[in-house]
Parts: sequence; C-alpha cells; structure tokens
Amino acid sequence: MKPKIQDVAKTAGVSPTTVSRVLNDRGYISKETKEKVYQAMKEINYIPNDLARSLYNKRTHLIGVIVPSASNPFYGDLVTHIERCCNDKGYKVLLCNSVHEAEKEKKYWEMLLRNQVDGVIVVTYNRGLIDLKQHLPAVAIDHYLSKQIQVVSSDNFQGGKLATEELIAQGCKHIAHINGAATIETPANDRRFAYQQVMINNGLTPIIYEVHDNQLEVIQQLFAEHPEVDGIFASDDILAIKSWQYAIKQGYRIPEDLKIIGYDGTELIRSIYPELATIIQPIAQIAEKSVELLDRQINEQEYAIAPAILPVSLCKGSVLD
Amino acid sequence: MKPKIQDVAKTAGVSPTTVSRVLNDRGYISKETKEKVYQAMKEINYIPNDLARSLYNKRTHLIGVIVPSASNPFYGDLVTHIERCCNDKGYKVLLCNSVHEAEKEKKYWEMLLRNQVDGVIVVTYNRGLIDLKQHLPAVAIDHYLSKQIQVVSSDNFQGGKLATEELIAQGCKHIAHINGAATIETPANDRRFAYQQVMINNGLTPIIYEVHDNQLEVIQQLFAEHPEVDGIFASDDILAIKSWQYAIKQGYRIPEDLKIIGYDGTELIRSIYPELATIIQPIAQIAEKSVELLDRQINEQEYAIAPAILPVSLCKGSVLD
DNA sequence: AAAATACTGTCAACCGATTGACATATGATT
DNA sequence: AATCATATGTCAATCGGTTGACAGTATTTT
Repeated sequence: MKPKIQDVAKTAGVSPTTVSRVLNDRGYISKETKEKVYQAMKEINYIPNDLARSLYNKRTHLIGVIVPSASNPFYGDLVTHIERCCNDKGYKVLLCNSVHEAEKEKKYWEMLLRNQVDGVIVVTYNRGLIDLKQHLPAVAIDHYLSKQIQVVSSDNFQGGKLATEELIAQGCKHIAHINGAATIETPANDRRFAYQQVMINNGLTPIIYEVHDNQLEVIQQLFAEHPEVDGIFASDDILAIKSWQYAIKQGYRIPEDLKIIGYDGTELIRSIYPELATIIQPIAQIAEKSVELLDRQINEQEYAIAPAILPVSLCKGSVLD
Repeated sequence: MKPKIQDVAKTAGVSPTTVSRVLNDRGYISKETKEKVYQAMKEINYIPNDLARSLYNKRTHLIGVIVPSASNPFYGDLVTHIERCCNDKGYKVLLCNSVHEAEKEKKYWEMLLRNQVDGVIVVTYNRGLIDLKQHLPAVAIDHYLSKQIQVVSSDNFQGGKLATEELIAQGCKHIAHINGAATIETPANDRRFAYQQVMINNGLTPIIYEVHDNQLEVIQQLFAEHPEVDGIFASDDILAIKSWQYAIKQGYRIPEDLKIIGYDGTELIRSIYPELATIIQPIAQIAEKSVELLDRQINEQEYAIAPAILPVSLCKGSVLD
C-alpha cells in the first residue's frame, strides 16, 4: 500500500495533524519536528496524494489545453510554450487534441470539467458549445468563442497588411491569397481583410482561394485559373511551401516570376526553409499572455475581458531580402 | 456551488445511492428512475467530480507523457498519436516537457506520482531517476531506462542498415554519419552500430560526427575535415536538411556530388521536403504499441517485459529515386 | 507572577463520490 | 401462501488529506 499521512506521522512519532501542518506550512512547528517529518517522508517514500488535497481545496492546478493537433508546427510550438508557462506557474497541462471535430471538442470540455480543471486554453473554433463552460476560466487563442471568453491573438490585420504591402513593394501586380475556410469567425480572418483592403487601396484586384481538405487541389486551381499570378500570400507556411513547390514544378522561377509569403514563422520552418518569407507570430508571447490571463481569471474575482493582441513581424527570408 | 450527487437526488426525487447506482450501472434500477435521474442531471447541469471518484476507486485514467518538447516534428507527431490512442482507451494525457533536463524530468515524475497517474510514457533518456517510479506502470519510447521498464522503439538497427546500404548502392564511397550524443544509452545508437557494421563489411571507413548543441558547427566541421564526403546519413531529418543546405552553399550538387538520407520521416517533413530521402519511423504504430502495452500493465497483474521493436522503411524521396 | 508566544496533540467535520449491509415494498412465480 | 426477482431507501464507512476548535505544556516576555 502507498504510505499515507498516518504512516508518516507514525514513523516520525508525531500526530497526523502535525504532518499536515508541516506539509502546508501552517501554524507553529519547530525546526526539529519539521526535519523529523521530512526525514520520515523520505524514509517511507511518502508522496502526497494530490487528488485528496485537490478535492478538499477545490483547486487542482490543472489546465486543459484543447488544440487541433500537436503535429502542425504552429500548434506544436504553442503547446510546448503553453506547457512551459503553465509549469512555471505551478500548473499541469491536460492535453486534448480536438482534430477539428466539434463532437470531440465537446467531449473534451466535459472531460475537463469532470476533472475539475482550474481553467482551459482553447485553440479551436467551435462556437456554440460554450454553454458547457459554466463560469470556468477560459482563454481562446486566435478564435472568438463568445463574448465572455477572453481572446489572445497576434495582430492578424497587421500581418496581412505587412505581407500584402511587401509583395506590392516587390513589384507584384497579381497577388493571390490562399486561406482556410472563411466561414469560421476567427481573428485570422483579419489577415484576409487586410489583404483585400491593401489590394484595393493599391488599385489591385484581390484573388482569394479557400482551402478545405485538399490543399494541393486548391493550389492547382489557383495556378490554372490565374497563371499570371506573381505574388502569393498564404495563410500558413505549409501552404506557402506547397505553393512554392507546385509553382517550381510549373516552371515559375522564384523570386523572379513569383514571390511567396507565408504565415506563422515557427522556428522549425524558419530553420529548414530559411528562403521562405513569412509573417512571424510571436508564439512564445501568445502562450505567455494566455497563461497569464488565465491565471488572473483563476485567482482574481474581478478581471476585464479585453482581447490581447500581440505584434507580428515580417521575415523576408533569403529570397525576398 | 456546483451541483453534487445530493442535488441530483433531490431534484429527481430519489436517494443519492440510487443516483450513484444509475451512474455506475450497478444493482437494480428501473428505466423510469434512470430517466428521471438523467433528466435531473441535465436540468441542474450536473457534472460528476472525477477527483472524488478517482480517490475512492484508486484509478485516475490519467497517463503522464514525458517528452523533451512538442516542437520537434517527431515528438509532436508522437504526442499527437499517443494522445489519440489514450483517448481511444479512455485515458487522459498529462503532458510534460522535460526539455532534456534531468532535474525537470525528476520533478515531473514526482508530480505525476502525486497526481496518481495510472501510468507513464517517457520519451527521454535520463537514467537513474527510476528509483522514483515505485512500481508505476511505465513504457519508454526509444530509450532504455532500466530493466524493469518496457521499451518500445522502431528497428533502429534496420534503419541504419537500410540507409547505409542505400547510400552504398547509390555508389557513395565516403559516407559520413551524424548523430546525437553517443554516451546516452538509447536504441538510437543501433543506427550508428548498423552504419559502422555495414561500412566495414563493405570495406569502407566510418566517419562519425556527434552533435551536442550547435548542429551547424558540427556540419561545418564535417565538410571541412572531409570535403570528399559523397554520402551522409543523418540521425534526424532536421540535421539532414541542414546538412543539405550547407552542402549546397558549399557548391555540392545533390544528388550528383552528395547524397543525403535523414531519419524519422514525419508526415510534415515528407510533405514539405519530398526530395529528402529518409528512414520512416512508424510513429503511429509506436504510439499505439506504447499505449497498448501500458494499458496492459495497468490492467493485468502479470505481464512480460520484452522490448517491442517496430519495422522502419526507406523513403527514397524524389532525389534518390 | 501574569500574560503572551511557541509547539504539539486530540477530535471531528469536510471535500464528493462509492459501496456493502440491511430494510422494505412491490409484482411475478411456483 | 410462500418464494423470488426487481426496485428503492437508509446508514455508515471509506478514499487521503485539510482545517478549525480546543487542550495542554514549555518557554519568553512584560
């Protein structure tokens, strides 16, 4: 049987209350007793049962993190940084991969509630199931879930603007934008708005393609319908790289005939594709801010719900530089 | 206050015991009562407290997963698949990023024990702190931790053999191998053994470089000391890609002057670097096997501790094909 | 000498659910 | 009429730790 507080008390020759006092640093305890207790804990290999503690304290120090998947480098980085920040603040991460499925996400919410998590960080876009969250502290990254849920995102509008303006500055006339489904209400839509606005302000015609399942299909369609394209602003780096590869195969020269700017700018992609221009999202900062805001929600009864928007930057890559 | 079983009982007009019976499907319950109870739960938005249940049942359905980081695509994929498999079996994942630090890993082990996890999956290589695990079900991926811990890995020897033999078949005479620190006892060392053996069997001289912190430095060193190199077997894809890039910069033509084979073969890398040859590790299978073995350890008192070795395959990429 | 502070112990309630023992009340079977 | 399976309730213990109330002692401070 696992040793419990009673056993520690017995081997230390003190009362269970004293052990608890030592563990929680409450009331008066002499140095000698403290050491006796610690010694006893080491001796019998005692490890406190956080379930029991949490049950009484109504605090688990658990944070649920719902992400589509950790395979995508952006989400992978995000998860890594979130975990790090949580750990710094004494929180543990319960990881949930929603795989973009609303049904799964709903189940995960319920699971997290059953597990009495202190809060949730969501990086998915399924509205409507927030009624489930009954006053649970929550932060959404890059997605509007509801008015009551705090949003952390990078400056998507600025990102779209930076990318489009750079392409124009590089002399592109026929700039296309490829992005995910536009129906979803996410701050990422601001990238598209910025693109459209900058294009129109410069007297250019926006060309927009939406990717659903098959990325390659849409890329093919884009090049088939707009062979004159000389600039592409893709809403993520993978999409940008795939467009790049397809363009090369079609005989385009990069950057002479066609310039491409991606989005996200994870360390991984920048290190293995240094030639790619991209908009860098401050992933570490997004993670930090999210955890910080969530922590505040958990610990303070009063807090303002205002979106936090973090700055992006343009990485020209070796090709546009 | 959150509703508890008592509240459900009250609104359903039954006793708490009956509610528990419904929840756990035990003893006799009529359909009508069942429905009354479910109705009541819905009405007052009842969500069972898994802390309390776990405390009594001594089963948390929590699995600790210790990984260096989810940022690396291999680990990211692994985490994603492990989470999926766990979820399929009703387990929840407590994620820990050890960042290659023994101290952190030790703390994570203790944290997991405090949280009464049912088992642990480790993907790190710090020996010596296994005394901490006091009969906790555990599986190590790609690392020997101790005799008592079950290992799941892919066939690293076969991977090293496949890669080296392919380079030789392609006509390479001066084949170098770059890998991580060799001092660590990991199945990944078998890649190097296989490389050495195949080289020697073919009358070739092994050239081995070890990467510690700075990858680029070692790559530079390799090319400086062995400009005659015409084949590289790198122990992961990132390393392979960086070598590739450096070689190109140095004026090597690929594959005419130099052929490179990487390792891991994650979906991400294969999709954005289709030209790269690599040894594909069956990540999904590794995850599945690990969870399956861990689940068996958790549920069965008797189990054999034998390493599970899964097959790898060579992906020639568009360059070696 | 009285009062305050430091230290430890005993005891019981509590966190939210589970479970076994036992009582009771139907309706269906023999 | 006796027996049995079905259905529900009451009660108390349990999981492992926390906490407040209170008692008792020893040492310091005023």
